[in-house]
Amino acid sequence: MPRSIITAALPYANGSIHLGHMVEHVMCDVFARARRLRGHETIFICAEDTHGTPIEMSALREGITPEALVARSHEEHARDFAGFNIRYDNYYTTNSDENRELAHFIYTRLRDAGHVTRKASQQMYSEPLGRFLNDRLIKGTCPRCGAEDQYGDVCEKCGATYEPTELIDPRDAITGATPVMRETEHLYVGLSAFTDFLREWMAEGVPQEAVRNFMHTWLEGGLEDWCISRDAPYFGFEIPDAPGKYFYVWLDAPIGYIASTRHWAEQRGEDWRTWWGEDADTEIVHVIGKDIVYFHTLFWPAMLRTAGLRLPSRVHVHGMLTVDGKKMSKSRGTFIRASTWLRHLDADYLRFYYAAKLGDGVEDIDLSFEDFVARVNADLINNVVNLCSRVTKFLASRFEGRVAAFDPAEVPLCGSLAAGLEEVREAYERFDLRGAMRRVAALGGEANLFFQEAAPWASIREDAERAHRDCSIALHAATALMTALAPVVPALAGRYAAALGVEELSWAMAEPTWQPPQVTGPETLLERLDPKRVKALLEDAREELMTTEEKQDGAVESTSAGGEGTAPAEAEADRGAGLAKLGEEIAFDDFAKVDLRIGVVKEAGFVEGANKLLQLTVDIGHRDINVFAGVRKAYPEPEVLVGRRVVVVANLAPRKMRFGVSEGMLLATSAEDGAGLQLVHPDAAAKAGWTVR
RNA sequence: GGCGAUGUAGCUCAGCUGGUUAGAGCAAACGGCUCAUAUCCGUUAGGUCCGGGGUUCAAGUCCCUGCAUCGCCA
Repeated sequence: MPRSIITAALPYANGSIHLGHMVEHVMCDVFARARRLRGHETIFICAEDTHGTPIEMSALREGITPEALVARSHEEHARDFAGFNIRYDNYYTTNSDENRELAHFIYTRLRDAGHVTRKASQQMYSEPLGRFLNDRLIKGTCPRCGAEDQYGDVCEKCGATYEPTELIDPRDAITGATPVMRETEHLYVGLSAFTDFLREWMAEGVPQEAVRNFMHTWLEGGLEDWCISRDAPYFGFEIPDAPGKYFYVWLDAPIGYIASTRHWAEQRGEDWRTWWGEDADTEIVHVIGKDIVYFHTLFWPAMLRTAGLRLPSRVHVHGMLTVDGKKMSKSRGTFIRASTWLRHLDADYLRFYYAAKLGDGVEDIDLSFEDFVARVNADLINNVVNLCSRVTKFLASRFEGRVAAFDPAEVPLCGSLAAGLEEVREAYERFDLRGAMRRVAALGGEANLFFQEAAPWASIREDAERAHRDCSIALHAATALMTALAPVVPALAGRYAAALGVEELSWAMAEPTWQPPQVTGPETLLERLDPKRVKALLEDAREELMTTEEKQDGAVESTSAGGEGTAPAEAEADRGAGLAKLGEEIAFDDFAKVDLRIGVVKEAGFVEGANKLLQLTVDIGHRDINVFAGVRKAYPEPEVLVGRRVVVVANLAPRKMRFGVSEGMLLATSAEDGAGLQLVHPDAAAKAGWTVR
């Protein structure tokens, strides 16, 4: 088998990693680990997807540069993935020199081959913003049903799709000004020239059958030109021969796969072309969600082909994640960040559950928490982990941790294992993780049955040798099973390996002839799941949603395969419920005494010995002040506050606290019971020191 | 609105090119073991295969149609 590259879709730098992303990254990680376990050279490549209007808008809202936003997000995402034991060979960024150069290179090839044309068109332009508006930056009244405040492409009320020019009373979504029409020129790639090529490529069986159906209808319908440019201002790469035009984020995002590989290769002194060159002996496997099939099966192969680069060998498409049968939703409280999960539960629980649910098809998978607890406890803990535990402990306590040799040919179980494990390896190769887990569970059943019937705890009294032999067979079974599971639950497998006195499991150890150096009765390998912990996770997730103000406005250009749902408007609760009572009336003069200012957070950190406070250094224009604020619960990672604008009571008498002097107070808000605590957050343009009235 | 996918026991899923009384695990009820993380083993019960039409000697499996859920519409 040639060496291979596996990629996961690049997460968009605008928003946190959530359980939807994890489906794909777990899948890739399992695949990569399974291949490495077999000794195939495999690199797992990913990167942060950093360009486009939503990033720019978020940065603007926070008052930081897009570069800073992207860098912060990159770090956060990398940390979340690491927490789930996703082992990339490189997690890079599309905002890199390598990517710019490669984007230029591929674009130039497309252009020189005559695939790029220029066309002028009329587009909506906002004068106050000084920019053209994409569909999500335009709001207006739906031309069909008359619903107000709808985006420029689709009405959320009646589902109508239209052009932004059809909106009644269009306004730009930021300033509310009425846009004007202005002419602009854009660059297009003529995709129809690739129709035959794509038909061939598809016929080679690159994507799954269901995906070929998608493609088939697109190809039959005729391919339109693809617009690859956007007008400045745009956070991205400027097009070399078109000043003021930038590459559309979807052009440079997939190129990030190559850029990341290149960065990795060059660090080890390798030439990236030995991986991505046309004649490279590599297998390139892309794993994506079904929402972005379009970009990976039409544009991407066309780009690679024209650039003379290696075409994907496989594009594997998976379904979207639902939680308790519904799209993940913030308002339902089922939107769960990766970081929130890790505060409560081991990564291996989720990795196993996903593996148990993921087949090789494109169906959606559902995370149902009741099922989750049942599955993990039954198929992982009771069936396999408990077997590992009972066998190692028995060997350690009765036979000094030594195993006896036996003849596998005399043991039917050994035959089942050998055949079964081969099926498991093949299932991994097909991305049929569910099939692999099913097979492991069945083998676990056989192994338990063997151990139960052999009953060494009874036979040891009259025939110690036989008991020893049976335990040794059972240990072989346990080891084989855990090795089969190792790609899915690497941390657990590592703990089991330690109980055998080895560093890491390998397929060689799953052979019946292999003998571990020293078996010890391990501590608990993995605890049974207590539903209470799941409940705590869900409560935390719900709470967290209320305390963060992560906006998804304008999140239109996203490579993220996560499938984050759009939250429907929350039903209005009884007016006033959960709110604190209104205060006593005061005179205007009382109010005027309070000098409220815009502050910009320069530093933020924990206060040693205080579990509610954060220490902040805030620039209030005239000077920097030190503030202790009781908002730690809402901001468990205080560094996210750096660069944010806040509202400060600037003329409050300094107050001495146990931890130092607090020179002001920050305005914050919450429900009466303290739920939803968050700092009041002025919008983009406000500068440090401005007064608030 | 158009295109595609999915819909099988309470839950999660197998059922290949149509062919005997539709399978597995979990959950439930009962029995056994005690090495093990209240684990393991055995027995029993449980289904108008989303609804409606059709093709066929024969359909969960093919065709048409309706419903529900999900994704895409550059």
